[in-house]
Amino acid sequence: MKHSSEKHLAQHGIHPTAMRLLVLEYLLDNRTAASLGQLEREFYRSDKATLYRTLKTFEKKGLIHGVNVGGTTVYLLCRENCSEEGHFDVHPHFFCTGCAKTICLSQAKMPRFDLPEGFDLHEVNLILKGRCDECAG
Amino acid sequence: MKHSSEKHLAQHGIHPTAMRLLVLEYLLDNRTAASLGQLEREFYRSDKATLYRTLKTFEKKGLIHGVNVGGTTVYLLCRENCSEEGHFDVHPHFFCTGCAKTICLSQAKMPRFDLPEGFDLHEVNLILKGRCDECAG
DNA sequence: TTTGACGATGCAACCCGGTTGCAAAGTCAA
DNA sequence: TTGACTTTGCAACCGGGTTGCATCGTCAAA
Ligand SMILES: [Mn+2]
Ligand SMILES: [Mn+2]
Ligand SMILES: [Zn+2]
Ligand SMILES: [Zn+2]
Repeated sequence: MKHSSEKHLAQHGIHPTAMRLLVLEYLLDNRTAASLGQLEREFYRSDKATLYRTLKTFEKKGLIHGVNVGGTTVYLLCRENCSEEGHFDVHPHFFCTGCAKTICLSQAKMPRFDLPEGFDLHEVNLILKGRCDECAG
Repeated sequence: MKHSSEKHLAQHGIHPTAMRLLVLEYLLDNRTAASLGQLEREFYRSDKATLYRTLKTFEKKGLIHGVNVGGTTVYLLCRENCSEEGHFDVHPHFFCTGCAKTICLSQAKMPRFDLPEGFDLHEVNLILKGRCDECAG
């Protein structure tokens, strides 16, 4: 359904090129996080730099957000009204050590934190690691 | 106070070499996290691989624990009875984007998390980012 | 229709943190 | 003194990420 992903890009002010549509549709289909490396493997005829810039563009425009999972960054579709102005879908992420998939825990509440006096909090990075329902048991 | 750091190493079953004592004392003095890169700069006449193995040995023996802060790993002294058996001083860490220092938030309680049914939690990684009291204001 | 500006792409090279193989040097006890 | 075992130094490597630069495609002004 190319038309809907074109709209998706347009809504975030991203010019819809072939590559961008492919990457977006890949993210939409898989419903799981993707790293630059995964995209390289998936779109092996494309170039690493192009994929890299595609991700960076998507992220800047508020279409996806990156999560650093022990060394590599994976990217997930934003769930709220993220835009160039900023990302507002702050939530924990779960990384399965079995299948290496990362999923958003959108429903989980981000806990409050008490910092020492004078400290200024800008960002919270919360990664839970373990095994997903398919890999556990 | 070389004698006390020698004991410190001995308590964790680590043979006290010159390099190990230097690294441990550096960690004790600075009371802040150190990355491999920082150690390389501090002990520029030593070798990267040696420092790397020193950190790995310390970590395995429960003397320090590593925290991944956006791409690089920093190491901090353990606060509890960590040993080869495992690390038990699980707590959030604060990374200051001003001075790039990482500190343990030992006093902060690790929050509980509700995972979806069937998920198995092994590890929680919680990094707060912002500005410390010296860099804020 | 031609031209030129501008953004997107491909390619190659680079950076940097981390990691490993291997040989040399050190330690220590038989 | 010898030999086993550990620690160190050096060099090379790895993988993820990033950038400079030339080329290509698109589109609108001339
Ligand atoms: Mn977002
Ligand atoms: Mn510990
Ligand atoms: Zn899994
Ligand atoms: Zn600071």
